[in-house]
Amino acid sequence: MKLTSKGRYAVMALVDLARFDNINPVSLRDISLRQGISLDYLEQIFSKLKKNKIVESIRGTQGGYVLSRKPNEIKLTNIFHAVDEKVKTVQCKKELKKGCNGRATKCVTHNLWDELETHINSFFEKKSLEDLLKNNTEQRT
Amino acid sequence: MKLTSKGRYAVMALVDLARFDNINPVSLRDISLRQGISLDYLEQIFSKLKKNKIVESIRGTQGGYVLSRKPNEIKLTNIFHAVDEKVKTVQCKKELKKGCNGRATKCVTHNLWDELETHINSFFEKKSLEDLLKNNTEQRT
DNA sequence: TCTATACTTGACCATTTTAGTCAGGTATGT
DNA sequence: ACATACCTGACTAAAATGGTCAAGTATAGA
Ligand code: FES
Ligand code: FES
Repeated sequence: MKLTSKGRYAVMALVDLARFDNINPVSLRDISLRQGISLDYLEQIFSKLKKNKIVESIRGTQGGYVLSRKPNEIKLTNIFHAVDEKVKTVQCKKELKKGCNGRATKCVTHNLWDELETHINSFFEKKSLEDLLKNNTEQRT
Repeated sequence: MKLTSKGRYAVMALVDLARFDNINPVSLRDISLRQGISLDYLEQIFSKLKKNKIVESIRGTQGGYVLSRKPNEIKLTNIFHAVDEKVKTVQCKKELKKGCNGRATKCVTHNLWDELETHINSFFEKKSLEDLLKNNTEQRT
């Protein structure tokens, strides 16, 4: 079970954005430099964040991105959903009512993985960008 | 974040084993048929489980595998550790005191992922094979 | 108006990981 | 002896990952 860097970078970038967008929009170039993330890769990520109304873009010189909601209204769930970082613990397709390998019944561990998925997602539903900002401020003092 | 089938199969197989090893050892062939998992793949998995003292093997005709501890003494953590199904949320190497991309400092989200890792692992530390057996019995009645 | 900045889009790709298969072997109960 | 079943290591097709690259478009400021 590992977190992909797309999800990790998305959150890193948004924390950075949230810290610096008080007055002016923040360019991906700045985020790229501060966080050490490839600019091209960031562009892919922000394209998705924009489609999912997490951020808004301002084009042209002095342009950049701005959060489209307040930090406390942006949960990790929203971010992960936007960049397709999904938690997948079961093997079976839920919509088909089949088990793991196309079998008729659910496998013996199906419920366990379902519980696990819920357990992990509850973490993402609790944490908001604001929580991360606080946390980061505390560290610096 | 997804669970690999190696981890999933290991748990499936051990639940199966726990249910049927009351008297005789259980052959991988039987597990393979009951759970629909490739026999060759199971052999790889059980080789690791054996090295980590989760199961013991009995060779020859009528042979098979047996749990080496009681079901309530085998946690998911033990199983996952045995088959190298590890939870990895941070990008940086913990032993090196460097950040995400070889940088000097930890990235802004490092603590978050650490928390997440702990959160997930706590699930695996709580659940034992015995819990899964109970759960499964309840379902059948 | 020209130009630099910065967002936008889509194709492309090397590497790594996953989820196995295959081909042999060895031990042992009957 | 022989069938069963564990044991070992090499191998591999396919998918996912973690990006890069190229070619735009929009806009602020000189
Ligand atoms: S995970 Fe759903 S049936 Fe196996
Ligand atoms: S995850 Fe540890 S520094 Fe980024």
